[in-house]
Amino acid sequence: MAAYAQMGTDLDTVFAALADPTRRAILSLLLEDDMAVTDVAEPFEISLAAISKHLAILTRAGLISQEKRGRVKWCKLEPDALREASVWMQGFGQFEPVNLDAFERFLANELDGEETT
Amino acid sequence: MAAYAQMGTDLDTVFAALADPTRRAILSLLLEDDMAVTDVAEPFEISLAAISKHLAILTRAGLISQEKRGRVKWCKLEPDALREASVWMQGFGQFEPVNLDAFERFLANELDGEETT
DNA sequence: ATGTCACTCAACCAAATGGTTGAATAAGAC
DNA sequence: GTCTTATTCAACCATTTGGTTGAGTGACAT
Repeated sequence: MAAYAQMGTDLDTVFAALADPTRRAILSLLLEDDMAVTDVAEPFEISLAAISKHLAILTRAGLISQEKRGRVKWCKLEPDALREASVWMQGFGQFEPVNLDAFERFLANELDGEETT
Repeated sequence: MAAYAQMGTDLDTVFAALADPTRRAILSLLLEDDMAVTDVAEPFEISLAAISKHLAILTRAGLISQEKRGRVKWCKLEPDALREASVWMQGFGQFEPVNLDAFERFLANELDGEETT
């Protein structure tokens, strides 16, 4: 009987953005360095337009920012946007503080950026 | 030119599950106690069938488990499933270790479970 | 000025999502 | 056995999502 009026918070957009493997891979790329849209797109098999859409979604979620310098648009990781979501998640568990090692293993696994030849 | 063959990892399902406000609210409910499906559904305005679907999604994501005892199916939070995702996220930032206070404020905000009268 | 490079827009498509209702199943209660 | 409670299933619907292609725009190169 309670209201539970659920407005769409930032968490909606952030988690939705993170739910796509391509977008997570993009974030991983940007973890290394800022990149132009074309360069972000290069490792993927999908069209540039599709990547452009993914980047728009990441931007709307605040996970990256895009700045146009000349004719190239630079994409930059904005890790602050994750803080809110991270805080939310940590409330559900007694997770070990950081465990960067596990994260490294994870990236190696998910990125899977080896040449297949 | 690299492959970037992206298999759907657990992260896909976990983040997708977390992207819905109803499902996050369900998790918050279960944070307090294990509950039967009907009781989970009670605070929401949507149909029981809809809640049942949400619970199935949360189960597939491993975020909760469901055990049928008699004719009622008990739902139990499984916070371990969040660990993987939490680790992934923390790799993207220098987030403060836990900050439970911020989380409390968050819950208060998102749950919004007050009677509106 | 003409071309080319970097990127987005628009229209379209198939599949997935979140919801509905009504019937089906399964277990207790009487 | 019959009724009711707990939950899911099935069919359906509207909207969103992730992708495509082809045309459009804006900035640099020659």
